[in-house]
Amino acid sequence: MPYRRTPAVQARIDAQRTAVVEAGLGLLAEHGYAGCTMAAVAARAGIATGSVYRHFPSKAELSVELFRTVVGREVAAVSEAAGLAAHRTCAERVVAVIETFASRALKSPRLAYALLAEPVDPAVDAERLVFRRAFRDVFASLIAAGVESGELPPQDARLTASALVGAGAEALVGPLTGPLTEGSGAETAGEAVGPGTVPALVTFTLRALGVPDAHHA
Amino acid sequence: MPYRRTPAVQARIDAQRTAVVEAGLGLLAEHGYAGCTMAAVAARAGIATGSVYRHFPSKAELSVELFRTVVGREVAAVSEAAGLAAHRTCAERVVAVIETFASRALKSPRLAYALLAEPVDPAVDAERLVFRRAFRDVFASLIAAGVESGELPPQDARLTASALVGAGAEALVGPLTGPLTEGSGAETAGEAVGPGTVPALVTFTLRALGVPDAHHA
DNA sequence: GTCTATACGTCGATAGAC
DNA sequence: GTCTATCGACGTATAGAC
Repeated sequence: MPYRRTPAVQARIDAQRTAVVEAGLGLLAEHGYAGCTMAAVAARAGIATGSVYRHFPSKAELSVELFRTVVGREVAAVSEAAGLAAHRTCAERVVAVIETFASRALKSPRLAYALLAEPVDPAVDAERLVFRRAFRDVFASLIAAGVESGELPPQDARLTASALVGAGAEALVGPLTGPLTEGSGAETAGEAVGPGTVPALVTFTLRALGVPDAHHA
Repeated sequence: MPYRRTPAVQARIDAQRTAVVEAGLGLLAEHGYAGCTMAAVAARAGIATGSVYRHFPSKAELSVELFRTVVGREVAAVSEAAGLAAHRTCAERVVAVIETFASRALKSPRLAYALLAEPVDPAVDAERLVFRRAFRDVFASLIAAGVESGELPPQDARLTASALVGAGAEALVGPLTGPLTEGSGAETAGEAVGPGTVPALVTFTLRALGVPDAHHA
């Protein structure tokens, strides 16, 4: 008779895995990947260090899972923002995406820096490339629609989209790297970090898109 | 009498170190960091694998040295381009930098991808951040001058500069990742990869800067 | 699940400089 | 004779194939 995992045991294992991920997410938000040592994650999850390897074969895989989880939330938030602005112009939908992305990043600076630029592991780097392509495609379809309708001047939608993704990410890294004051309460005060960053980025975006009246400074 | 390294021996050691770096640069340009295994570098340099560790304590340190060497060349090329355009408008100087950077990247796609985006090692990632800040500062001073003189509309020069750095890098990653055809001869044919990429990027840049007449498409 | 291949980093041995 | 630079094979870890 082979060993069979009972539902109760399986549930406990699943709960433990969830606890590991939750612990990792918490540490990631507070101290970035630098704080996500296997020992720290295990301690916060209330298990032994070695037990983490029951769920993830390596630190790199855990890092990737945390990355995908958090960035998945951001994709959802951004998609929702684009959806809510569906009745507006293409440029305004792009702006809605940028504003949502940037303001959320600035509210969680340490987390945003970890996702955008913190040197971590080649596996996470590879995942960054994947998600950047995804964001690019979102922008590209919006821009292509704008060009199609004549709202935006003719342009290579993919290239503009790529450039906007890179611009948004890089523009945020600056304000994010300066104040790595983790307990500054910026997460709850809203917009305490880099005042004026979002409007400036919006202006940049509108101009780059070639919107005729870019008077949003 | 303690052992003293004679000049002849020292010269031989220095030459060997140079050979290692040269071998690494060649492999980097042909196959990216993926081709820069310690064994391959040693073989091309004509020494034993273990001897590489006489000059570099780890692969990461060698990777960083290669990165700094190549990017240093790019910084020099870009600086020269900015200098040659010193008599022109600020926007044109920014464009000169972008054009130089982008066209050089497109002529050596594999190398450019390795420097810009290839997942490698956290140490190289950290170096990327350093050099991006350097490029940002170059743009920032040009833009600040343009705003000062009234050539460009009022804006946060640092933020625009960061955004342009990110935009340029990200816009190139796309065209670079597709054709990783290394022996395609694109290095000598000039501009065989991503036709139209540079003009499109220039248009994007001019619009983003807020140049009044951005009719350069 | 096993087995092979690849690659980093180390080590004892050797040849040669001092 | 002593110390050192170099070699190349080995240990270990990991990823992929079968």
